[in-house]
Amino acid sequence: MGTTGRRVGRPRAAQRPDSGLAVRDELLGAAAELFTTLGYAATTTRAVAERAGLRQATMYHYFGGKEDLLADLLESTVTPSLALARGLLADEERSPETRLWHLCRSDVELLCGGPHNLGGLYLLPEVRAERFAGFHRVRADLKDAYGRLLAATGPGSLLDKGELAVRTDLVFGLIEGVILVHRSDPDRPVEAFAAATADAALRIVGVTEAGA
Amino acid sequence: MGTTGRRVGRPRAAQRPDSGLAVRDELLGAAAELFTTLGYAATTTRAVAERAGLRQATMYHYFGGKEDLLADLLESTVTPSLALARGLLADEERSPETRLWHLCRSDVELLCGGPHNLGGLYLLPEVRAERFAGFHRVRADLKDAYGRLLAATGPGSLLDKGELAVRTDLVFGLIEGVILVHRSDPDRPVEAFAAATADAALRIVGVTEAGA
DNA sequence: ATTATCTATAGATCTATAGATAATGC
DNA sequence: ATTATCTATAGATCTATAGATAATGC
Repeated sequence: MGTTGRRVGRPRAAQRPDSGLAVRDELLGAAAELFTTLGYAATTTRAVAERAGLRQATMYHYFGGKEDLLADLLESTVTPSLALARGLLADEERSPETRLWHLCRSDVELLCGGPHNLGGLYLLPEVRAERFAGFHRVRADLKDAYGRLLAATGPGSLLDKGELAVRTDLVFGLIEGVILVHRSDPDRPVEAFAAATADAALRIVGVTEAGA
Repeated sequence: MGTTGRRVGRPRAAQRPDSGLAVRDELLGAAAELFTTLGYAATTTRAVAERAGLRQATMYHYFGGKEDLLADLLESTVTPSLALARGLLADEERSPETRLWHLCRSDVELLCGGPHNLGGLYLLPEVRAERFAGFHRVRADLKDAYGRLLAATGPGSLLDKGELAVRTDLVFGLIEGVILVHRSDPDRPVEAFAAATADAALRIVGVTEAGA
């Protein structure tokens, strides 16, 4: 019957209602919001900590530094996409066209949905650093899944290797480009837009009649 | 018969061969390279100035600060695109399909060509700031030109207003998304990729046979 | 006299660490 | 005793300004 809020450790200087989230997750959420709006370099450790209700130095109890926050966020956004893609690759029931369509739609929903504009993390220039190789590996695997599904479609099976690679890049570019569209107009209803983007992806591949 | 290099003013501390460019343009070039690789916030005024062969404080003789550099660069990248789009809108000789194709191809070449990855400037989170309203206005005009050309195409003329807006966003998103593709693979030959992207844009619009 | 540059620096950060403190748990 | 937090701060920046300097121009 412990009254909530009775926790071990020195009490916080600025008390706030308990969100129920783990402190680590509150820090990640604060970082996501600040990184996507202000940028990574412009976000201070103080801003992250205080948005999470802590003093600056306390952040170091949970993360080694700013870089760890970004690495964590990046991997957590791309990993669910890859899991879905793997599931779809293994699904022999449905046509490659249908599966590719679903992958596109889900990824758009993932990139544009959610409380903060998570996709915006992909746009940060810092993301290219070697430090985030883990993210890049997962992203490359995801792109590979796109390529396999695309090659299995009707029009895809007619393309040579080079042309297939270009179309994969274009489809993948369309999906990631959606982040920029979303950034200019964050209030657009995501669901319909995700479906329209998936339709467009299939048209890029060369599928004439798109259907779920 | 003045020997080059004999200029008014105190000599530079670090002498370098004369590039022939105006100092202002050297500063802009240095800023473009650093902003696109390191990001805006992570680029110091010292780094910009020294890459241009000057000491930090001397930059303030040419620009009011970092923001002015970015504002200048942003407008200088989008203005030529808009000029081209206006020319194509007025060109009654060629079909809307052909003109849209050319616009897409040229924009991809503009975004991905050039010495530094100029398109990368669009990805910077700082770009959204009110300070860069000039850039946003020009960009909105450019997108409007895309929308008009798209509406004039065969498939475009069959779409209702909402559907037209979505396709415009998707085509525009594909073109800007190319920046991300280019960032992952900067060595790809731009010319062929630009043409392939323009083909893909027309497929998104619904044009079945793409031709220049 | 004018100009383009320099050196020096005040003031404002920001990160990361050291070490104190105020809870609970046993 | 353990834990989560705090306060304080050293050291390292970074920006923007003040004012000196070393050329050319007249």
